Amino acid sequence: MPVTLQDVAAAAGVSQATAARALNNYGSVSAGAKERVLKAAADLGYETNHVAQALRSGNTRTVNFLPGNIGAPFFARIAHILSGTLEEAGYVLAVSSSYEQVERERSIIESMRARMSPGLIVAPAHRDLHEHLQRLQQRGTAVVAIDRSLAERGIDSITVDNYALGADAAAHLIALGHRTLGLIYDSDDIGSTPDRVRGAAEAIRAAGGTVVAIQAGTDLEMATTRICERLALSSSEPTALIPMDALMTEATIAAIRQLDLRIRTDLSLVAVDDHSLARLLDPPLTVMAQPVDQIGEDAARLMIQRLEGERTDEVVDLRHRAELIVRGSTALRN
Amino acid sequence: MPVTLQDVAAAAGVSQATAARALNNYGSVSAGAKERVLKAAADLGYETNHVAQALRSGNTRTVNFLPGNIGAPFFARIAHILSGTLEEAGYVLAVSSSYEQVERERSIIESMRARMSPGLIVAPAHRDLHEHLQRLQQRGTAVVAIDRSLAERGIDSITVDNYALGADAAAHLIALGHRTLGLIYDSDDIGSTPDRVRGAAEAIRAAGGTVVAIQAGTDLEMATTRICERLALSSSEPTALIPMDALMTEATIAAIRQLDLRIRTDLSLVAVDDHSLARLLDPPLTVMAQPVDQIGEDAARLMIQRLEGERTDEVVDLRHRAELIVRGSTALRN
DNA sequence: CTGTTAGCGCTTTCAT
DNA sequence: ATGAAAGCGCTAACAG
Repeated sequence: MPVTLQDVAAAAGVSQATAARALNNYGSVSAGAKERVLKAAADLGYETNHVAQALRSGNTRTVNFLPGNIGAPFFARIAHILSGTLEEAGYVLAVSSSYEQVERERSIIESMRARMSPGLIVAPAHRDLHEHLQRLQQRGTAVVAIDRSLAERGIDSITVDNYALGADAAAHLIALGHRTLGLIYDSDDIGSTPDRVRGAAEAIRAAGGTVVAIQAGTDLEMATTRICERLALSSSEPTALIPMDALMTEATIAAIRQLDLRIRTDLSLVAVDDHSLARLLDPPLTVMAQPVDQIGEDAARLMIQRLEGERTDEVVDLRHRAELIVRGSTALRN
Repeated sequence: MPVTLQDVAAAAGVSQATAARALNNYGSVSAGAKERVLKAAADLGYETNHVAQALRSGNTRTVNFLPGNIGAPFFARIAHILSGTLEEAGYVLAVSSSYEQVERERSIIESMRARMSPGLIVAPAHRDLHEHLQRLQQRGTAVVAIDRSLAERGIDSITVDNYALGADAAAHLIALGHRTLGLIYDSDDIGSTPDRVRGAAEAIRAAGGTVVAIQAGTDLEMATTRICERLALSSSEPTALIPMDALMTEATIAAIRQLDLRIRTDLSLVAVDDHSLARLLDPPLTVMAQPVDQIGEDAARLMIQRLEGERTDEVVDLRHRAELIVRGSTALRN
């Protein structure tokens, strides 16, 4: 039913080969032939069949995006940028959530291979389990990691410098006179938080301050309870807090409220990740904002360059700096 | 280089046809042959080539999702559900943002056709310009609309009842004794807001109340300014406000703060769309929560049924009810 | 500059 | 139950 290249060629009175050359302008075609082909294609309403093209040429022009959860704001915004940039270059973006499970990551990668996807942009589910990603790359798929660097493993990576993020957050508080800082994180070995914690802790110690580490777990309610306990019991009470991700920020604010303390007056707070509502909290949150759009843009561009063979140099390891946005939740220590 | 069906067939000492039958269990294959084929496939590490399969069978098992902006929380969460549910059924989800522009919607639909995608889940960019969607459906692609119903145009739709949403929000406020309600929205003819505004307005009038319509525009700052003006000048001051989407909520809260008024005490507020931070605002926001996951789940299931031919009945028009979650931003009129 | 010829890897009649 | 053969629609050598 659909119009094929063959139909166009017949209508234009040329061979399929010539029609293909005219349509995709490569090789050489006489002006006359080209014109007739283009006209025939337009008249018949011809549309390239990308599937046939892909099978024959071995290139599906589809890039996969595999974050932990495509529904999370950080990854969703990246997906938006990725799809826009890739589309301009003629690629399509396919997405899945890995749920931070290596097993799912693996199975999705298999299905990618079956679908001949030439590129994968992934937020690796695990720091150490990445042989499947390396193997994928060795077999010829372009792989770009975001959020967690795998550059040491030979995989292009676009991340934010989480160590610096932690250090910068701490430095801000230290500059305000705080000396005992509470670092609030879910668990010891998940995602980007360990680096953030290390960065903050070292900055605090270097300034002669005291680190109060609060490992609160990954569940909102439990985390709130734990933070409450620690805040209430602590003999060396922190005067400032750094919750290391969005969930911890929620738990921390909830805890502060339960204890009837006030942000800024009783406790300074630097959160991670900006958010439209962060500005509307009372007081508005001082945050470390990750350059989300930048990461998406870079990842897409790098991917395109790798796929087009415009770039064949060593593995790229871009670390962006998070930006401190000072608003109202941090104040001089009183 | 990659292992093909041919290799497997050869290794198992059968024809390609038999190998295919064994691998995809259809037709009839003797137990012995089947076993040998399966073993050969496993030994050689055979993986189906979906592209070839798609070209030959005409089914790519790829569903496209085309929201206004995949980076927006509402759509991102839906994407997450969609990809999970579709994957279980062996489909892949491809996404793009239409930027609410019909033109982009059209061009993406073309590229879908070229890629032989059998299904589209779309948040229509426009209420009236939808012939391209109808045409797509007529040509055999399964189309499901979300967020805005196109059921009258013959396209399956899963939406929330925005009229009821507006009415329910207003009813809550009316029950609290409010009589003059401010309805805050960006513009007259964008997305789901007109229905919400109508629903709220009619509920208010039916209760003998007064509607203060505040059309604030689509830009956050400008909207804030306009809301400030209207709130300050209005001779018949509203005692409660309903901002009709997330952006309007932000603008409204900013405006209230600028005017040094207090939510709940001076003005009651019902926002649309729940949000983890809504609970952390002071006071926590009373909201109309849309059943996001439900919509995603329904859209995916319906799409699968249509694609598998398990459902061939009339056009589906599912309207979910948004849920009122009462928190602290609404109070009895004083 | 253009046509012919082979397939890409798979499914699907149609015989056997 | 199985095999042979014919493509799906396109690209890419290779001739001419």
